[in-house]
Amino acid sequence: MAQSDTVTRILDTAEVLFAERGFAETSLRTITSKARVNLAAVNYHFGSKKALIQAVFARYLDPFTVRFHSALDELEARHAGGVIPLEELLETMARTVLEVPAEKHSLKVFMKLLGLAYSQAQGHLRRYIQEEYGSVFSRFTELVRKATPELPDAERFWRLHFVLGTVIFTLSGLDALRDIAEKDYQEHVTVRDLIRRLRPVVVAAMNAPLPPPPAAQPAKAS
Amino acid sequence: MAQSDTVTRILDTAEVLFAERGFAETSLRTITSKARVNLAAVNYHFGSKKALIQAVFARYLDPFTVRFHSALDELEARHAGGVIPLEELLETMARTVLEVPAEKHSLKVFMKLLGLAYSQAQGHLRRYIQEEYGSVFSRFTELVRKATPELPDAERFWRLHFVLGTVIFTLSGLDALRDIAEKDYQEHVTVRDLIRRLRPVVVAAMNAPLPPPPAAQPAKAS
DNA sequence: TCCTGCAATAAACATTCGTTTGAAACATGA
DNA sequence: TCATGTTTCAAACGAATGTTTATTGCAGGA
Repeated sequence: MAQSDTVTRILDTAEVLFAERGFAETSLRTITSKARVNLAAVNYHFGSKKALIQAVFARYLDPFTVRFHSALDELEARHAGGVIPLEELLETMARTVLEVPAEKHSLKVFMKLLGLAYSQAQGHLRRYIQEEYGSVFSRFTELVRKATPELPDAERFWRLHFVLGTVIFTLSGLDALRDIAEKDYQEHVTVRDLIRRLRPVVVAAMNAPLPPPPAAQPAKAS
Repeated sequence: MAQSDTVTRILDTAEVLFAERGFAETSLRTITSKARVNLAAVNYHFGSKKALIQAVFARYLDPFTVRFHSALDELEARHAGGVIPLEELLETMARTVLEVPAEKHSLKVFMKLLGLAYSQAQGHLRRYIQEEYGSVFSRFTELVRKATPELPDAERFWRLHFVLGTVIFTLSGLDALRDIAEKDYQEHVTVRDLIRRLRPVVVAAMNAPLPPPPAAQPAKAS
């Protein structure tokens, strides 16, 4: 099984280096030399550097979507026809996110990659993730809609992204933040600690009172 | 005033391109040709690409810190000795953030740059910002501490970063999110709209109930 | 045993990058 | 007007990048 070995060694090395330095800052030569494979192996097995980046994400997101879909199936069955409470939806998503990388990879790396996917230019990545995994996200947001009928659609849309920002930002910058927290508060924080801290904050954010309607602006074409 | 013209033209062009594509993905040739200045001008006026990146940030952050310090001065004077309510602190920060770029530059660009500063590798940038502007942030967090005495220090630390994540993530990805929101909800959202929406969410997040204490874990060295 | 197809390898390719150089153009003050 | 210091400019440098090529090694089936 020589092929599979080379492929996974490339993926294992690439995901760590990407998470540490970003995509543009990580050269194929750095990856291949650290993985102890030939430079041309990346282009041979994946086609291009872009395709390698997407493959790194697919290795996380494919099992995630499978598990998340079935977790939502089970949740819907349990509440047969009824509304699933917001807390359970968030809980299920958190559990799935924790489960998937735990098997083999690092949750920290996964979160770091997600953060990069959003902030780095890499237009092709955003497009790829949107097209490939947009549907599972749509299913989730539809369930959230049913769980929060009092929220206007636009307001829920923005709040979901506020929360997404909190999670991705915090978990993807975990290392740097942990260093500060450890120095100042002498406590070693794990990802699970953070999720425990995130839960009440996220719930409170989603349930916050509605903002006042926008002040009447001077009419202006836009 | 030929020099100053070249310098500002480089800065104006660089900040837009950096915000659009990231630092590593923007070459000096792209910047200088778009700014219609000679390629060598960057190294002549700034010394290096790294220094140019820092200069782009300094042009935003220098006036910001000046204004923020004096806004906090005024706030402290008004509450002479007493505690400044959390809402006022957040309000003051938001107002200052809105004020500074409004004069000349784009708030959107500034937020995008902040998001990049956090996520892109660019260790030198994080270090530079920390060393150069860490003190004003410390002053702010100290006031937040007085405003939220019921929060354990560590909890407040994390919640502040949760909120920071929300703001930076949302505002730095504003363009992409706005496109979706506009398509789905037929509403054109401005930065000010977003801040109006952010306020109750942020306040609710900071005032959320405390998380349960960590479950007793099996003893494990770590 | 020979053949076919896949995988690994070293080498080279063509760009692109940040930076440096040395001369030209320019402005300023004596 | 001349001398001086600063800014602009075209050109080149050396290093690093992603990708391609041609060759070699090696497996399993006819």
